[in-house]
Amino acid sequence: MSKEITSRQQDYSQWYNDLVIKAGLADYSAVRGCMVIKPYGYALWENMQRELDRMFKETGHQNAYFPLFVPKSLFEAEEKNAEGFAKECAIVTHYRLKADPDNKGKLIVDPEAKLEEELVVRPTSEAIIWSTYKGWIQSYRDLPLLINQWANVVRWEMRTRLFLRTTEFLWQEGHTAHATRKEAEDETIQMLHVYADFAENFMAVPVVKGVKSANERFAGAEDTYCIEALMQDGKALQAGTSHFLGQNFAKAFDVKFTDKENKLDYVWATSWGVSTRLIGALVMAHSDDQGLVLPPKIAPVQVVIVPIFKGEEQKQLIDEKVMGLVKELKAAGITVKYDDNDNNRPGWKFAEYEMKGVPVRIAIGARDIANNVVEVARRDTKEKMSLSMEGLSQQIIKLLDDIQTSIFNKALRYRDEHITPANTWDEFVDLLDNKTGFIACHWDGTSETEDKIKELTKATIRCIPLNNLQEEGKCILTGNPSSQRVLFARAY
RNA sequence: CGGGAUGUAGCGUAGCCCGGUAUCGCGCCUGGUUUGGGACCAGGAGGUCGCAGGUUCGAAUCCUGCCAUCCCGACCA
Repeated sequence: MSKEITSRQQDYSQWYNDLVIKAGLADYSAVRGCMVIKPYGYALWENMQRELDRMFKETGHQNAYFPLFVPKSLFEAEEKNAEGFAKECAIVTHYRLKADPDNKGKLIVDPEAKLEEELVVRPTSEAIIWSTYKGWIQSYRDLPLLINQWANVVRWEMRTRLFLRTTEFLWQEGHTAHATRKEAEDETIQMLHVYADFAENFMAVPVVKGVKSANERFAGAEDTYCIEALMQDGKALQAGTSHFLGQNFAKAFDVKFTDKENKLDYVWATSWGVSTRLIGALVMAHSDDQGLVLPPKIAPVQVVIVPIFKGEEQKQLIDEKVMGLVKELKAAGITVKYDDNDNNRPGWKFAEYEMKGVPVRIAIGARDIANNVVEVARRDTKEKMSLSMEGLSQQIIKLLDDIQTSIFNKALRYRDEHITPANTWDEFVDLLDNKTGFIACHWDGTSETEDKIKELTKATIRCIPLNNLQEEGKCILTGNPSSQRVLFARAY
C-alpha cells in the first residue's frame, strides 16, 4: 500500500482523511455516513474510555445501559429537545421482512408488520432515561442519581466526516438527577472540569472552558457548557459538552420527589457527553505530514522496538537482548511492541510507526549491543538519541513524560497564539480570514447579532469563557454596549 | 439536500474527446539475495473499468438513472 498522505498545507481536509485511513484508524463502510472503526482506532477509543470511565466513577457515577429505541411519544415529550433533534432521526416503522413475491431471492418490508407506534433510534437518551427515572425517584433519599452510559447514537447528518461527524457514533452520556438547582449546576461544572482535565492531561489537547450562547445551546437545556479545542488549521472543534437541564425534563416526564420538609418538587437534571469525535480532535491537534502524533498516555502502543540485523546469529543475539528489555519495560507499565517481522525492512517499519504515531521507537542492532546502548527516536520531534541499556525503562518513562508535556505545550502555544482580540468589524473579518483561530471580541448578547455574524462570516460564538474578564466595550457588529468579550471562530 | 469535481486490480494511475475487451508504478504470491530511513533479482497471480439500464455488430469510452467519496453551501457532537 502506498503510504504517502496529502500534506496539511496542500489540503488540510484531504490530509485528515488520508491520515485516518492510512494510519488504520477507520475505514469507510457499506453504509452511507457510517464508518468502521478499525482495531488501531478502537484501541485508542478504549484507552480514552478507560480513563474517562475511571474519572466518572471517581466522581461517584455508575454505568447503566438504556434501550437504543425510544417510542415516539416519549421522544416528543420534552418539546424543545424533540424539535431540536427531529430533523435528524432514524425511525423504525416495521419489525419484519418477507420474501418478495415478484422478485426471487429479494426481501421486502412486510406491510403487515407495521408498528403501532414508531420507534426513534436514539440521537441522545434524555427521553428514554427520564421516562425511566420517573419510576426510580420518589424521595430526596433517591437523589442524587448519578448515571452514565456508554452507547451508540444515530444522528442523520447531511454531510459526514470520519470521526468528526458520522451518522452513527459512539459516546458516553451522563444523566444525573438532583434535589436542588445548585447541586445540578455544580454537577454540570464538575463534569466540564473532568472533560477539560481529560482533554488536557491525557489527550494533550488544550481547551477553553466556557458556556454556549443561546444559539448554540443543547435543545432542552438551560445552559450548555463546553470545552472548545483549536485544530491546526485554525478551526475550532467542540470537544465535549455538559448541560444544565433545569427542571425541563423532570417536568416533561413528571419526575417529582419529596424533600425533607415533605414538599413535592421537580428534580433538577444534567447531561454531559463526549464522543468518538475526540479521536478526530486528537488527530487534528497534533499530527503532521508524516502521520499521527499520539500522546503517550493514550497511545495504543507507547514503544516499538525494531531489530536491525545481518544474518540469523545477529537476530538471535538481538532477540535475547530485546526479551530482557521488553520484560523490563512492561514491568514499568509501558506498552511495548517488538516488531521482528522479517517481511519489512527497518526503514519501512520506521515510516510505518511514524504513520501510526507511536511515541517512542527503539532501534537495536549488533552495533548497539556491542556498545550496550539502543537508538531511541521520539515521534513528536523526530529527535534521535543513544541511550544506555542500563536502567532503560526509567529513561523511557521520563521520555514518554517529556513527550506528553511537549505535545501539550506545543498545542497550547499554538492555541494561545491564536486567540486574538478584535475591536472593529474589519479587524474581525481580517483575522478570521487570514489568521484564523479564536477571535475575542465584544458582542451585544443577542441571537440576532450572532445569526447575522454567522451569515456574514460563517463564524459562530464558540463560547463565553468561564471566569471571563468583565470589560466594557461595544459590539463588533452593532456597536451596542457589551460587558465582556466572547470567543468567535469558524468551527467543525 | 442544492452547486462543483471524481469513481479503472488492495492503493495510486494511463486510456475516455475520436467505441474494437485495459497501461504503468506500488502492494500481493513463489524462490533467492538482503536488513542502521520506505531493498533487489527472477518468475507469477490479480479487472464483469462504481452499480443498473439504454444506444450499437461491438461500450471503460456515447446516453439516462442510481450509488459512493471529496470540495463549497444549508444542518450538526
